Amino acid sequence: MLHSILEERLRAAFATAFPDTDVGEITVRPCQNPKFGDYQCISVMPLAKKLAAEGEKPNPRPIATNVLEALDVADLCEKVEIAGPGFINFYVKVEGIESVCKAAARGEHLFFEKTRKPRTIVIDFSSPNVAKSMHVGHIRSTILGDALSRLFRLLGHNVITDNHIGDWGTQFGMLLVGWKEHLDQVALEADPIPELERVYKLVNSLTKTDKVVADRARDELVKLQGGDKENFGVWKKLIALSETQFEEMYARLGVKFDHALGESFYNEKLPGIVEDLLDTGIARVTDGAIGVFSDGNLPKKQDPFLNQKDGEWVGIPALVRKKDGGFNYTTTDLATLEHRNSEWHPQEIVYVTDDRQQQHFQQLFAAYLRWRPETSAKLAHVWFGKILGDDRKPLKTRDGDNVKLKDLLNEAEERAFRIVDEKNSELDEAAKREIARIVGIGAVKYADLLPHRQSDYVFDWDKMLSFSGNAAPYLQMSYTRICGIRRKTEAAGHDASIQPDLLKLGEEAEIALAKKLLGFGLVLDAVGEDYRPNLLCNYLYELSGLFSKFFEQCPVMKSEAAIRRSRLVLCDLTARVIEQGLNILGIETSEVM
RNA sequence: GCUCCCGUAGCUCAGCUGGAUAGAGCAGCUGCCUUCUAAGCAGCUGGUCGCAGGUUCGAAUCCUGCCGGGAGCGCCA
Repeated sequence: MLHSILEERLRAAFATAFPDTDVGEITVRPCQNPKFGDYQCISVMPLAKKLAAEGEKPNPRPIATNVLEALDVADLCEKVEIAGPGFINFYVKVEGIESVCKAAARGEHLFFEKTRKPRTIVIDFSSPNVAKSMHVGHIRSTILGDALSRLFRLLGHNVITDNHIGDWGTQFGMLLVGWKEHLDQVALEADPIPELERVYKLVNSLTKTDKVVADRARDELVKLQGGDKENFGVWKKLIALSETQFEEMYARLGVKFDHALGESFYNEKLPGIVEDLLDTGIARVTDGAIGVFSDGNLPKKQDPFLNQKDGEWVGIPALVRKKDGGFNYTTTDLATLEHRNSEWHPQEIVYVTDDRQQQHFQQLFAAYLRWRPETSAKLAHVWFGKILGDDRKPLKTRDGDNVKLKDLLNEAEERAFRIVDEKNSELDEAAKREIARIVGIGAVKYADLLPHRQSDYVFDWDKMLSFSGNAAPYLQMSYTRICGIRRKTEAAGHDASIQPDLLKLGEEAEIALAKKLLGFGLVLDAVGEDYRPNLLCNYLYELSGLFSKFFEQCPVMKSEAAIRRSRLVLCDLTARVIEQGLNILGIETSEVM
């Protein structure tokens, strides 16, 4: 890739001119302002600071001059300039861009390189609960986690996705009472999850006022935990009903998991873990419960097991066993980490959850590293913000319930259908439905991935489906337009096959588009580095914008043969990058819209 | 009280981790369809980057202190 070649050459030049420098700190990156060239190096200024003698003013420009004398990039660049306080600006030759594009057109790459150091990466995301509807709270985790999984796989890593389903816990006591005493069989058969939610809510509210019901729920839970045959059977049934729902949702979202090891998978391991933590002194008894406390090895401010209240530092333990003998989610999560490490030996384990769990994961990781100090895997909590409604409060239905994922996806497709129907009424019903599906689901996903993952965002149908501006349909349409060009060119009797060597960049819009294509790989690396797909969204939007300009200014079909063949190559590359980029985001494309 | 996050155009948000003159979309005006999908393109208008200091060649970005908003803080997950 052009960028990495320039970087290598520049590093070599630095090594020649200043043998003591750490060339790893020398980087080349695309210019944000085309006025200063195509690529730039800003590393000379900080370097000059280091090289300057004590008390002496750093002087970057002479350093840059010396480096340029040792640099040979005449084959790739029109010129290389030193500018401002010590920027090195590269103006690349069009032939250099063309040659990278031709290689891509020949199928040698798609403007990115697979990693040279493949890692095994476990990604934990989605985590819905049994007997409950998937809702807005699962959207970001599911969509973000899936996008990251797709990216890391594409970059050549060994990705293991694991859905940590909530299939165990106190709620099953109430569900069992509900199942046995309040279930409406007809409703259950018609649509099981809402009926399960109904009886759960019913029993839950009864327990608040009726001690008898509360005791029954506890008894049923104890029986389940004790392996009671009947309750175990009901529990299995609840899981099976829920799995049907999960599969339906994941199929609509195009999300797949390698594993779905729920909380219950780790049940038997929990007592042993708590004993181990007690034996090693990592955990101790507190008010009848058992918890992991601070070991005092961190500064108080950074210690996840401490908090300041009224001027005094108090311990915030991560409880691993409740007073009543039940286990907490920290215990399950420790068991999960242990299993993932021993089973899969990953270099990295990624948790995709909401921002409220930051403290939990800090405690979890700290506790685990104390328990298993030999751990070498990178433990990452990739957290994200809330989805808000118009009122800027967490998105809810009018009744104050969570918005169900199913309803949300239905509405997305329905709204998309109305637009497709209006814009493209001549298509048959099935085609319109399919386009509406791709557009509707794509719009929801893109709206979720576009903001910085850590910020809250306001859910806005009109915005995500407005079909103008930075939204999925605009990107999908760019792809569709390219398909249209290819189709019409062929229909007009021209040869629309791709001949890589016929690529010749002339117009400004062509060169700008091609340059943007070259930046694809850098963006993918940046997304992986910080787990931030929004960088890819921005890139694809800019790429589509440059394509639109090209589309306006550079006719393909009506140009003379040589130009037509060249532009077809550029179109094809653009379509492939958009398709690949959207694919990473889990968004489909359509040849017709 | 403590920890984390946020505060950028009228609105919704980016801003590549310290780079050159802070960018989009929406909203509001102005042009462009007998021409590959106008679901588009070109242009105009719009900014004390919450406030005040500091660090340096250079700050929306880093450090400190305020102001304002959100989340979390012992047996839920």
